[in-house]
Amino acid sequence: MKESIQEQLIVARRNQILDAATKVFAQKGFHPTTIRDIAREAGIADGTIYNYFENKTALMLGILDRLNESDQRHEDFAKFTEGDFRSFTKAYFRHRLTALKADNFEIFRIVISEVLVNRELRELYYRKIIEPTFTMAETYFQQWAEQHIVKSTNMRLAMRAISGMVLGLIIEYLMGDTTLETAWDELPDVLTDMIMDGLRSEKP
Amino acid sequence: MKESIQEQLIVARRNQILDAATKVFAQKGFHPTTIRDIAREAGIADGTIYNYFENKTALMLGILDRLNESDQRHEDFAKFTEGDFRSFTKAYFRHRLTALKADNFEIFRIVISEVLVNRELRELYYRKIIEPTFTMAETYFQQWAEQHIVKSTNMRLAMRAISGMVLGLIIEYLMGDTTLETAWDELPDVLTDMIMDGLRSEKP
Amino acid sequence: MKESIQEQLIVARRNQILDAATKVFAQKGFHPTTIRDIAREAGIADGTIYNYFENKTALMLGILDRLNESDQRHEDFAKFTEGDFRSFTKAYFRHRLTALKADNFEIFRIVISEVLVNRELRELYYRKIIEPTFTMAETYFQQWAEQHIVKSTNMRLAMRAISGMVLGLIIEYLMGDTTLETAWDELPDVLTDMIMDGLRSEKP
Amino acid sequence: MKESIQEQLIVARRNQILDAATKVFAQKGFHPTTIRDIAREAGIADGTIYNYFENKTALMLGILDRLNESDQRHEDFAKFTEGDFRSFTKAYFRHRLTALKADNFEIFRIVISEVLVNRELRELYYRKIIEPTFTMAETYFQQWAEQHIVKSTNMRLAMRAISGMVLGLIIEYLMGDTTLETAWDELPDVLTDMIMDGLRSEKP
DNA sequence: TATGAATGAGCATTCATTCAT
DNA sequence: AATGAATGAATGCTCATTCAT
Repeated sequence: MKESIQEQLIVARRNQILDAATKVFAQKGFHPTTIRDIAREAGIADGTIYNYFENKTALMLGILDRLNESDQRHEDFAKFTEGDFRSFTKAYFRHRLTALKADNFEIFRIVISEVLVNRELRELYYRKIIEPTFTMAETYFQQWAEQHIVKSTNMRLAMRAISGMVLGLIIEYLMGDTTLETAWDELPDVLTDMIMDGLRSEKP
Repeated sequence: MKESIQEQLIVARRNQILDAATKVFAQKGFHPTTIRDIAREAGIADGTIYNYFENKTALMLGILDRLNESDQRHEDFAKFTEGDFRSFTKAYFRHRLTALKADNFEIFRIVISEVLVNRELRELYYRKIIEPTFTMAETYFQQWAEQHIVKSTNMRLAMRAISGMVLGLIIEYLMGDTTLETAWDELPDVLTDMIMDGLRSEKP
Repeated sequence: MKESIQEQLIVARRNQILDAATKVFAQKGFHPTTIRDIAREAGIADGTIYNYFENKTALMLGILDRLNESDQRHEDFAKFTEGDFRSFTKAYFRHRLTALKADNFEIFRIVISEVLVNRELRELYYRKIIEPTFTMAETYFQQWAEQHIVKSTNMRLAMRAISGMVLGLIIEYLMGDTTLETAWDELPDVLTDMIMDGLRSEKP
Repeated sequence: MKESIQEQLIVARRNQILDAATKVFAQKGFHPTTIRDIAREAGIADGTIYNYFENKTALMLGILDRLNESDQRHEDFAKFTEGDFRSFTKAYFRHRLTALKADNFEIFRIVISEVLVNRELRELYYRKIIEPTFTMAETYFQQWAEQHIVKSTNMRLAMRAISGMVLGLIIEYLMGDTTLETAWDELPDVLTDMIMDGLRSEKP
């Protein structure tokens, strides 16, 4: 049991540090944040951080891991599937677009920025977050295609386009687009319609 | 006219420096690149750079400006409109997705990463690149909606979704997605079909 | 007697630590070695070391002490005196030059380096190792001088020259001199001849 | 010409830095000295040092080089050879033992300490200082041996023993031996006699 | 007595920027 | 205008040492 307590302490301390890092990174960005900033925010000594993380980059890895975990927790694709294709799609967009809304937007900005530019983070991000999502989604789409619910277009590209759309919208939001800021909550409906039936008017 | 020559020299020197900066940033990233790296690549002294650019960030601003200019040059929306809505859409995707393909991908990675995180760059990027695109596109869409060529959904969001999709796909590519790398050239067709008619099977 | 057992335990633990320190210092040097390195090598916790040694320097002091003790143990000058002056001299060189040869060379390198530079160590080294040697040797030389076995030159300087010669040869060896490495075992004879009769040819 | 001035400035600045480094190293030792200490002593900024030396170790290399150069300048073996073997030997000892005496003793302590422990320095020291000395000396000894001036013992070992003796005496001095401190100036005579004719009494 | 997590002072090195020439 | 030597603030990281458990 003692070992379990040890481990719990370690997990708790790691989270304490990651909480602090997330907060400060979100405020100041990755590069402008110093280890000292994080230590102060966490109320511990600089050196202590290095008992739990190898270096500054490892803090980003840790944050990514937690984003991923919380994602996995919420991301119960199964629950989407209860309804039809349309409800599924809408639920997906709602989930994706609102999950970050809360307070994750700013840290997401930092994460994306750093992930783009750091190979190690990039590979982790792709392997742990992007790839699993695609793999899971492929199963569903495959099945729907077989049931003639969706067109049998190039599914793998379509999936990537849809998830890319969400990512791109988030980035446009982060760029300061006020239209998106105002109408963010309408997105699930608009996107769902667009993805389901296209933009072309049926009776031109 | 001497002033004109002076100005030409200045422009030439600025471009020389921006060429060097673009090349080195694309190779090493923004933060890891030193002013000395750029000066060496340009074959000039460190200090000379500061005669043409206020600081390191101004180099990114300059690069952004040039990306924008070259964009404007190629981006002759008019030429898209010659055909119908479908050809327009496909042409748009082809233009957007292949423009960067050549050798701009790596610098685009750096630009996006830095833009996300630097308010000054972000505002410039939004004002000079994103916003004008939206404004211009809005005109066209408005017109098509009136002609009942496209559905009169929330156009402003739809536009953002489409351009976001392109941005997101580029980022997914930059993250190392091999599927996209392989099938990049199929995207214009797939995306066009999806955007025009949606994914839902007409006869389920 | 319980105290005696206590003391034995303490001595045992101190030796365990000094063994580890000697090994790691010999491998990595004094400064590059961390307390953690030594603790790991000894199979104990970092903090435990501080129950037995005041600080890192005290470990060097401890190593010096043990070198000295083992020296004293082997260094039975009496046994040299059984023979004549020549055999004594040769035995001295052999003892001095081979004592370290085994595996002490590397730790000797570290010890000398640190002793040169650390006053506390230096004084201990001088007081416990160098000075006693000189004092003892002086007795013998004095006696041989009186017996007209050796010339009555400045004995105290001559003694220092001879022991300095040994020290200097060891350092030259440690510097990487391959000649010495190859012919190390010939040294006792060569040195003895030189010290006894000089280099000058008798019949030029 | 301008280039020559440039080079002179560089050499001057290097020497300014090495002077400062020598002084501070001699006072505080290598490890306890910070780059800032040296910069302050030299009256320049920390960063300037790195325009002239790659790192802290390079400063020691530079000091070694200068010691070597000044050695080469003074060390005119030829001048020794004018007299007979005895005068040569005595001159050698005098040169070796007094060259350092002035103010080089303390820096020599630091240099030896660091050289013992740093492979890069060690190899440089051996290659540039020790080896050339041995090579040069060998020539002379060879010649004297052929002229039956010196015994044809193992010259290479004898040479190493003699130079080792000098080195060892310096170290014993640096260890704080008061006898040596007092009688240092007598050493050339005592050592010469000992090396020429040995210690054994001729008429026991 | 043993532990090892926590501490935080300390330091080499980098690099954007300046400015005398 | 061009140079590039000089600057010095800034920071990630180490590690000897402490001390609560």
